[in-house]
Amino acid sequence: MEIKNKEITSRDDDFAQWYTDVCKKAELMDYSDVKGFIIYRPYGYAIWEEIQSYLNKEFKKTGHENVYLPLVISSSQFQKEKDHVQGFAPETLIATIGGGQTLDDPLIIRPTSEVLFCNHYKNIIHSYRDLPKLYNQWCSVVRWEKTTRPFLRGSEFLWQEGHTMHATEVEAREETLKMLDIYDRCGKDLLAVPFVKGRKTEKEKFAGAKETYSIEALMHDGKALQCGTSHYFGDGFAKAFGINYLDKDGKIKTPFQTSWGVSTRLLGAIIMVHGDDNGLVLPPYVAPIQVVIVPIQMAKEGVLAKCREVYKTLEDAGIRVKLDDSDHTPGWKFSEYEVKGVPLRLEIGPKDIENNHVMAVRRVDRIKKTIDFDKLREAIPQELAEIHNEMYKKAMTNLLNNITEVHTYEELKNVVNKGGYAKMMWCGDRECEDKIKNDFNATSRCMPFDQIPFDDKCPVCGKKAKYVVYFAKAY
RNA sequence: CGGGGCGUAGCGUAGCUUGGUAUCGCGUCUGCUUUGGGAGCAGAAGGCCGCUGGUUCAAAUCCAGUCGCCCCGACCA
Repeated sequence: MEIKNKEITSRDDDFAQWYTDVCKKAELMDYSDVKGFIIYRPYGYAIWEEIQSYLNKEFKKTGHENVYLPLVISSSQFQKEKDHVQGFAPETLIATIGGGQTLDDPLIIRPTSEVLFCNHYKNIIHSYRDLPKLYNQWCSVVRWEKTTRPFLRGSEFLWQEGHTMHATEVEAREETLKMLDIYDRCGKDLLAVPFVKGRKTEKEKFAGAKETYSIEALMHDGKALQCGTSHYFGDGFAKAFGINYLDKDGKIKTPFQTSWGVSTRLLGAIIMVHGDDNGLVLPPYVAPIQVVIVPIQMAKEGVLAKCREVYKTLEDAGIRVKLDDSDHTPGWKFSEYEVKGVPLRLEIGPKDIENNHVMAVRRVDRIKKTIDFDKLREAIPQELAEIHNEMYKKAMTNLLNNITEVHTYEELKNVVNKGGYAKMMWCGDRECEDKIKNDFNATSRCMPFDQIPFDDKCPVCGKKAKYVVYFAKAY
């Protein structure tokens, strides 16, 4: 029996509308009265809080400290690093009036905080003893985007940005890759989202960075989504901002810098990787509600009492559980929690109580099974683990099935137009990237760490190929 | 910035061509019956028809302007 939610547009009919429907119907967000600035509703914000909680643990384990820097940058400071300014200036929001007076030095609402961190680091780094500095901040940033979509591209979005300073280049490079790896693991262990990872091309790297690395996911419609980045800055910013320290050998030196971030865009990835025509499908470890208990024939003697007992058992086992004892009908609740993507639903009615078990239904595939009451404490965490693995496997299969090696320009065209990653040998020239962008609206996503050549010429220009690179249409 | 679409009750909408008491569904409230896939019946409340101006005896409807949102492009960390 196929049960289909009629309030959500089918993914195959209109993927963009499906996405918007899910964002709204699952109560993740709402639009505000200013374009591009969304309201993160409690259910959506709770997912972000789970991500924060996971990452904060990882950041702290690796020696990072959380800080908070100001919302605004003076425009004179903002001008200091040339590439950086050129990259961000077109999309800054600038405050020009304060207290009714025109400001002499207008204030830029941070689009990212490199400048603020550099100015601060200049003040607090003087000696080799002050290094490394491993700071992270959770905040929102503003970038004046022309096209906006919930979670994927907003004028304001929430993120974390790590900014670190190191005595040596080697240490800074290690940091860059270490943080990329943490993001990769976050995808695997928390979000059940697999990535391709690697280094960005010159064209696609961050404004002011020496090297940018990224993790890239594949959405259900075949488009790529950049989910996190980690940048190695070298000493460029440090020199521009005059950050230096006195080393053990008595010489004045310039430190090496990194920055790295993930944003609420990850919510978009979760939605578009796992969601289906009945709504959101949340991976268990990031789900604000992991298990929902739906009582059947609530008015019947003993039903609610049993539900509460099960609730208590699961709560004690550390599971995020909700008992919905509202007076909606069970059918309504089934739909509601499916739209919201709750990984596991437990149905408890008179028949179950008689048989001493609950009926458990998985969101991801609607597979039903009964679980004895006295086995719940062990069985539910195990079930959640299985769901997580199942979802990761499914997403991984989809990713691998949609990476295609291409040898000719025609093949490249077919792959990126169909959706998915075209794995290609590339000469390294900017012109070839521009041509692909111009012809197919696809961009280079990243160059994987495993550079195993499979052809010797670039399919765009025919010149000698130097790099393995992924191309795809991207959000 | 270009193309398209849309602003009517908390939400979703009909009505607009051809001006004349504002339609329907969901939700909300009350009561009873229900409850294993978005319950049924009966009753009730709820409207500056985005905003401003114009035409008219009369505007949700026609005209002009304006504000905003969504989608698709272009642009873009």
